[in-house]
Amino acid sequence: MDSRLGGVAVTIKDVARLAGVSASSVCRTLAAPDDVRPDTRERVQRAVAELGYYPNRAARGLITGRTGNLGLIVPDIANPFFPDIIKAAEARARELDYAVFLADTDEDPAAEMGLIRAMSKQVDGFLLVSARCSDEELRSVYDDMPVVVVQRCVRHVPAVTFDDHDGIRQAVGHLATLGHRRVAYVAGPRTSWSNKERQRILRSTTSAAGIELVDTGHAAPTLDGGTAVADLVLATRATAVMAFNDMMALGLLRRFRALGVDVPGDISVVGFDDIPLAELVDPPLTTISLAKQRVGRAGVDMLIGLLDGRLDRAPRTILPTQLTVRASTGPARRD
Amino acid sequence: MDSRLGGVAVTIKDVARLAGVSASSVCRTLAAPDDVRPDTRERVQRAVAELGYYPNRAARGLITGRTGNLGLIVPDIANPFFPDIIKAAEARARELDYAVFLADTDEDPAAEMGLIRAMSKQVDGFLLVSARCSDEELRSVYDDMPVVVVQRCVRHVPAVTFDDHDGIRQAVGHLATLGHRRVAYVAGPRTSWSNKERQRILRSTTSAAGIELVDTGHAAPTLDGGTAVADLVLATRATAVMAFNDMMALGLLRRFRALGVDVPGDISVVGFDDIPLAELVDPPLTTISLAKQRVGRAGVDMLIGLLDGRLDRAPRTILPTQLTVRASTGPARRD
DNA sequence: TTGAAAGCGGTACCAC
DNA sequence: GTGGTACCGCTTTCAA
Repeated sequence: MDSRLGGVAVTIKDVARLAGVSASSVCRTLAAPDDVRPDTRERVQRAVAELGYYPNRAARGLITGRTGNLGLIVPDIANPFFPDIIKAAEARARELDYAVFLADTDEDPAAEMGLIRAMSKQVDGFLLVSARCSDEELRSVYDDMPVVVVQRCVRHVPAVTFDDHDGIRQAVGHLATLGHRRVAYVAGPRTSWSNKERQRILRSTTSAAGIELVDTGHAAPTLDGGTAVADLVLATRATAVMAFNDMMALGLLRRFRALGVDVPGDISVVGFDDIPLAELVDPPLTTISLAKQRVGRAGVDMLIGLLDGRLDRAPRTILPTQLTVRASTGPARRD
Repeated sequence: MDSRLGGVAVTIKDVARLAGVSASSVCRTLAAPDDVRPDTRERVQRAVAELGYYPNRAARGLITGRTGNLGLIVPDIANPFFPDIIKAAEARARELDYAVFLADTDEDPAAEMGLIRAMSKQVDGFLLVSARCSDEELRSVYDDMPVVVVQRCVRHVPAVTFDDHDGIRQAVGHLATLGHRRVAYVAGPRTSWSNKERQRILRSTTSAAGIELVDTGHAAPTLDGGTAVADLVLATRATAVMAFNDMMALGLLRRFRALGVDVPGDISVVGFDDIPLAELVDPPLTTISLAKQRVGRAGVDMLIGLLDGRLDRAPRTILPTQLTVRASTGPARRD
């Protein structure tokens, strides 16, 4: 009763030999237990248990074209926004008996394509979260294998996105009510679809609310990125600032604190994502919450639906967003 | 000049056909370009480029026994301690032309073994960070394939660990200097080797410093875990508390704030890991910093050394730790 | 220097 | 119901 992973490497032949049957029967017992005679099944199952046999997925994939693996690619695991999505995706995949291969691109579009290429034959499909590569590239990947993009829209490519419009509308309304008339937007990566989207929505929403939107240019969507543009934000004399994501917003808070700038007294700060830290910092961050628990699950379900041929065309799922008001926003300061 | 991933699936045969050579020659051109005649090489390389051929690593692994993939398993990617390690490991692996397959076990020892099993034939070795499984299980995995454990010691298994003793000594000295005589320890998972280790070291170090160590029992190594034991900590009437890791320490801070308990006025808090958030919260957290940038790199180097047969026996690397004093620790309150 | 053939671990198909 | 055989994509002898 050796339950180790396989003493060196147990193959289907070892099982067949021990059970006194052919490899075909072992295979069949595993795939369709009802198609073999009970006593055969039992002998095989005993042998499998005894040897600790576990089929080689890579070899199986070679012939079936299915590996039982999903590729999950994110720009930056250090951004606490992604772990929630990742964990939900992994959990859902596990339920459906898929393994998840995860990779981090470090926000680098080139690394992204490299990883996709390296993984491509070892997974059945990809879940690309906030992919930074071009539409062209994305579509070319989709030509070859099932892909679901998260937080991005590309024609003909299945996608799970957030209804950014709703959250932004709430946030802008909130700021307008507090008397803000000049709001800065700290943009994220130029290559980020959601950054463009948020910027676009923000422009129309603020102008509708009679708010002037000031642009402070792009920065890395990280703590340091936020910290780096903080001075620029102050220079705009905006009374409130919205950041592309919470990490940037936290970076702003850090720098503001260092400068003795009071939040929200001197300036209000709004983030995006509602990462777990948002409520821990001082002051707790007002931010736009996304249904991130659901996105991982929805993405995996869509991907596997695609694999199973249950879905055709390019399905779309849109998940809700909502403003969560905390202490980092307050009445506009009077100049 | 189709640079897509492979129009459906480019195999070595397609390349061979287009180049007018045999599959063997294609293979040889890729593996040892000098072993083929220049004109053959050129024809093959042109065909490879034209078709966007990329060898199927899984198929290759089947015969060579090497997949070019490394498995990286961590208990919880949502704990900001791990992303730094992961990113360093990925970067180093990429340099050495390996891909990393990452998985999160959700702190579940059973999931850990399941993942290892699912991945085992698809990777050349494992980097197991803070593995929660038993020594037995770990050794049985190591029987089958190269493994490097991080933040854990198991006889005969290669390991990269932190010199916890040094950091703890500094922390205890720091607290002693501040007049603390009664310190609580909030333990992490029962299955965590480093928790046991830290607890052990803490016991001897505090007793040597004339400090009474109070145990508050185990909790999940997360924000919520820390929050959950905060009341218990206060009940011990300790003037300082050390947590198994920063996430737990942040959980304590959160609850203390909710209760109106002043840190460090009423109680000092010390964490472990020095995650990026530690300095962002209020008050910034005093914590024991680990050389985490180095650990991912060292782990990968050791693992690949093992794979290449450059290392034998069970190598050990021990990385430094150091107390980082911030505002969450102060003089002991007088009772 | 090159190509044919065998085989890695599995699965699918087809006789029996 | 079962076993033989071919083959997935690739590498590695081994002869030519």
